[in-house]
Amino acid sequence: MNPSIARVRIDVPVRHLDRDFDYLIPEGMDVRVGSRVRVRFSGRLVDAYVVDVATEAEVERVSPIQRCVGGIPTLTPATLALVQAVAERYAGTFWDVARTAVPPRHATAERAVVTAPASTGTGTAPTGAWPRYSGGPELLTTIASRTVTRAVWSSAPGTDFVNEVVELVAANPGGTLVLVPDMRDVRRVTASLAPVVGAEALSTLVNEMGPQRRYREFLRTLLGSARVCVGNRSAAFAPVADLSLIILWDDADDTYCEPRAPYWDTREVCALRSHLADCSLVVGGPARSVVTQAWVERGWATSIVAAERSTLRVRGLRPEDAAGDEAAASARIPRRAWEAAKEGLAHGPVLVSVARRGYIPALVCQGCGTPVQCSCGGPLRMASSGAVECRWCGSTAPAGACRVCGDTRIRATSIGAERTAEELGRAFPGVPVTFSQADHMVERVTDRPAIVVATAGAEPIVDGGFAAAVILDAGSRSVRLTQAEDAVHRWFSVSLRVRAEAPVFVTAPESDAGVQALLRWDAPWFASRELAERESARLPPATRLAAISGARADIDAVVSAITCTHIVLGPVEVGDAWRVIVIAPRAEGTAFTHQLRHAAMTRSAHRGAGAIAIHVDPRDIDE
DNA sequence: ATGACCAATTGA
DNA sequence: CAATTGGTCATG
Repeated sequence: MNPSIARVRIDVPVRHLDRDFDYLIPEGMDVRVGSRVRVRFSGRLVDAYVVDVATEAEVERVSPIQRCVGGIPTLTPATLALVQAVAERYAGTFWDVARTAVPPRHATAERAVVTAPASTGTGTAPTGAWPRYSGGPELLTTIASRTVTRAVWSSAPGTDFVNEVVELVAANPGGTLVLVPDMRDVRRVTASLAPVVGAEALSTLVNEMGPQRRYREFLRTLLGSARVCVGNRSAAFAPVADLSLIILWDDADDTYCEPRAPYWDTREVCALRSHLADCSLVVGGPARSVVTQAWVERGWATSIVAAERSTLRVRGLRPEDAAGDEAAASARIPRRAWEAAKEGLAHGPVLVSVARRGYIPALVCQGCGTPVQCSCGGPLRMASSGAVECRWCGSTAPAGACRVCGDTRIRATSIGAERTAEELGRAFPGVPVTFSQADHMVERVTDRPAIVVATAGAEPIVDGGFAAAVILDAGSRSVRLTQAEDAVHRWFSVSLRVRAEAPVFVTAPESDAGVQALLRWDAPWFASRELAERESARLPPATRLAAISGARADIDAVVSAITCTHIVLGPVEVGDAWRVIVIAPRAEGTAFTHQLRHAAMTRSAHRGAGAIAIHVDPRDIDE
């Protein structure tokens, strides 16, 4: 007998209705798991997805499905499982995840795609990128044999990730998903892949697309006419047919964090998907993120690094540099940095990397300039009264001696990147100065001498590479959870854009572990040290952390329902709401997020309960 | 959320 | 005693 009951999830903005409801499938209506439907719920018409079918309803009275939207079930069983896993992992709702996993239907696009013939196209496979890595050729063999593997790679000096990606895609016999941070990378990867796999076999899924094009590309992916999908953040859910490999480039990039609830992270979505779909996952980056290093150290992924040494002439601040150079000790540019820039300008463009625009307020140690932290690991703020307070736990008597130099004095400072860069530009009259930043990115520059000032992640590309790089604000640390990791990530990203044997000047002490990592071109070593620090500070990825904000009564109700091992920091007042941070051991992570989700559902059913926001494992705890 | 429903509260 | 308000409950 045909199933006549559909179990659906409805799109309503209340947490406690995030459960199955049974509806009758009317005679002749083609409704399957994954179908998008319209149902009457509590008197009104709402959107829903069919998540299961059955022959018998769980309740006596079931109302019929009103309408089936579109001819094709768009939420495939694999994506459905992923959506549910992500909702569970981030203590979020099914629909908050499903909304980004499946783009809105577009009838015109549907008609065009369903009638178009499928195509196959294969060109010649390129070679040469992976032999530069130890374990590289073996990775290609593993991928080619369709053996499931998880690997993380740190770029070899002077390489362009596009080549590594193209070779992996060419080697993979099944469907491939390629995720990159931004549109520029999507264009570059697509342009290089088109001659290899054929333009017809490629689909592009990016957030910035219009509804029609986006739905068309989604359907081409779903129906298997495109066997390779290239996209950014939310393409992590793309229903690639016969998926056997996910490639994630530059997982440390912040654009991989979904800005809307439940604030999932593409890197984590990929890990879940690789597990659920039993497909390979290869994550690459200029350096090594602490999270992927944790994967390696846990034995879940293998580490792939450069087989060769870097020939870059990396130079940091040395104690002797300060002598006779007052600028080195202040916020201005040290003499050695000018020299590196000058040397580079004789041969080509010079990349000047700045942390970010504007001025960043921070509290630092008076002795050595290291940002001060609370004993709980949180950032400190100075109130207008001059009192120092922790932004995480609210403690007003934090700090103690600086963990670097032992000094107990604190000073407030601000970091001005832009002015320093302009100063550098003025110092070389007649040399053109270009600015590149995230919202106004310069994609490519010529190889003529120029000063190119770029913020993190917005470094332009030059054929042949930059003739030198100067990394400013390297010593300045933000209050971010991942500050040290971010800084080193920027140094490696910049260094990747520089020609062999060219000078790279970093405005951080050469004794600094990050500079040592850059000198030795050993990002995993640095990530491993950072991971050890996170472990002792009980921070992710060593633990599972949830930042919960809302009204105090709502927060209290949710936090008091947690029964697994946990610690609570706060609450602290953030704007007109309150926030607590709850940390649980990683081993109890599943129970922790499950309890959080359950508690939030229960609370939401109460009269007078307000909305609460739950951020699980945020990359940063914002103000 | 939103409407249904029951109960305690208030007004003529 | 009816109208009003406030809280609980279910929504298929």
